[in-house]
Amino acid sequence: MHDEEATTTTHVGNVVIIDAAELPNNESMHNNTIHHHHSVSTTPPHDSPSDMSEESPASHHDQSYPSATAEPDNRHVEIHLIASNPTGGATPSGMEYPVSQDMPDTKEGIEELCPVCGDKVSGYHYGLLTCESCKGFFKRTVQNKKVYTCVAERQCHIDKTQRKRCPYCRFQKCLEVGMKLEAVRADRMRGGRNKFGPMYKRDRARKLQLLRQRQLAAQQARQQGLAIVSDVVPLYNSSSGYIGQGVTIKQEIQIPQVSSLTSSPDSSPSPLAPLGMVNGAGQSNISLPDPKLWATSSTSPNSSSNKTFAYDSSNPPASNNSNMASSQSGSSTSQNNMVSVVDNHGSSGQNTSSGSASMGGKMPPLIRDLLTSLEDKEWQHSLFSLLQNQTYNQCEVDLFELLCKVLDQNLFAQVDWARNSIFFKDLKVDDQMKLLQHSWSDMLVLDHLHHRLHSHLPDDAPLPNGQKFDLLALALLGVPASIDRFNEISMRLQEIKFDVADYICLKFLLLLNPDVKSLMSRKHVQETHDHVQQSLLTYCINCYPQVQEKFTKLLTILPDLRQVAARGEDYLYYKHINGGAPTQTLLMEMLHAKRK
DNA sequence: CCTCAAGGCCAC
DNA sequence: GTGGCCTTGAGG
Repeated sequence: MHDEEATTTTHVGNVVIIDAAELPNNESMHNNTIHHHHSVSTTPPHDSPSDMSEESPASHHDQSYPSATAEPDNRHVEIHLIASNPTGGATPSGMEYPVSQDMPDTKEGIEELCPVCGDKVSGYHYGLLTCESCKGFFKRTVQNKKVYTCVAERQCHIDKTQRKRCPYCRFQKCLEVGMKLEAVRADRMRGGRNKFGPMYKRDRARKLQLLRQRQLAAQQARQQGLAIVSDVVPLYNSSSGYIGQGVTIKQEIQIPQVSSLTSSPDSSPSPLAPLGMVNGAGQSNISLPDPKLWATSSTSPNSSSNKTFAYDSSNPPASNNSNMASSQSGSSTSQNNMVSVVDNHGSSGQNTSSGSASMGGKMPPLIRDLLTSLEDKEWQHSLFSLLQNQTYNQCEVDLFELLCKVLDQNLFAQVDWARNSIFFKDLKVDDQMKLLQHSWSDMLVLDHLHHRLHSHLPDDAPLPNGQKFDLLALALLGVPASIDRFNEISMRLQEIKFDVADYICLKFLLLLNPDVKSLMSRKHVQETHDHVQQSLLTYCINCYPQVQEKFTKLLTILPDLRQVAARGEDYLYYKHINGGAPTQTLLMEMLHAKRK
């Protein structure tokens, strides 16, 4: 019996994959560890004269295995949104599709394009639906321990016609879309089934279900003489075929590199931010996020020029072409909320009292300043982009892992926000780190409270692959038991008419905590903290005279909020220690830093 | 039995 | 090296 299940160590070229198996669902998670060995293995020498009978005279050659970190870094995830034709055609009137049956219609609905090159899919191969050629390519690469290199920028576009040009990028993309190294058998045994079988089956079932929903919807639409609903549907909701044919969304998802990893020679070049990270090298006592990462994450809010570690990436103009995403993410609500608040005190006296009280023009100037740092739109947009990207074309993803990724992104955005925000940005980097380490989780919870109360988030986000992601889990940092406390806080906030100004003040209060140990500019932090607090008080009194004790109540919420956050941190840390959470993330780095 | 994903084969 | 087609064999 060859053991697929027990796959523990596989050698792939200069890379050893240890127990990369990670079954989706509840099965215990193994750590996807990939060690890079820098031995030169079966690397073909340079330039074989007879090349791949294709253009590209200087074709690409071998040398370094794509950095197949478990958390792909520097990834360009490409999403091909296929117009699944809701062809008015033959929807069998019945609703029951026996899962096993091969209705032609069914087949068609499932039909997809290869996530690597866009060619026709021939079945499940190494973890997901791919075409025959990418299957073969992946197999050859892994079996023969091929090591390629890219002569360009490691971001060659891979499609059906160009897939032969750059094997490096092709293989990279194979990994990106989720092809599984461990599905290639070390012993080369033929036939049989492997552990992915059940996953394929579930995936089929889900796809069928989605298809059925889609057909049903199309049918209803037809009956009601409506146009196809496509553009009303949230971007991540794949249950409706949508988005024009061949539309390609290209989005960078870049998982931050972390200090401990910088050894990897081919980790992205990182143009250090203007702030000479002097203390970076000399950082002694605690393990802090990589200064490089720290620095680049904030070079400037919108300038995540492709090469940096910029993690979020989803938002800025730099993020190429996510036009449709931005046009659809229903995030305008929250944005408007904020704008209306600010506007009330600007000039365009448009008095939309969207939840926030009609504050008779008495908002302290400080709060007005603070409000300018809000980025709600980006928040939602990047959340949904990430969810979409992480699950598109995946049979099944581990939802906890996804939770960590989202939190990680939130955290990154958080750091970015802080590093660009008033007061904080003027602090010494050292102090910044200390403050953030102390408050990040509190602020995350607060953010989620704010978003829940002011942006009407749904509880669940349907993922492209049919799974559901529990958005509330984000707010609870993964701890279901915190739900009661969270709801209670939420209610209390609603009662006192918690608005965006309150939110931003609380956030700064959490961030600028003068009690954090050994701050160099403790006094300054203290003063600023008090200033914000004072402004909040003034604001409450001026703008919410009808809300009894608003200010006090706001402040008394903080300890409870901190408790939820602390619980979350403990939980995440525990999961992490037990190998249940993705490693090498800013999130985990922060968790560690605090506990040292 | 059949299915279908894994490996193998070989003309190109 | 590529990729279309073939063979294999556990699981249903």
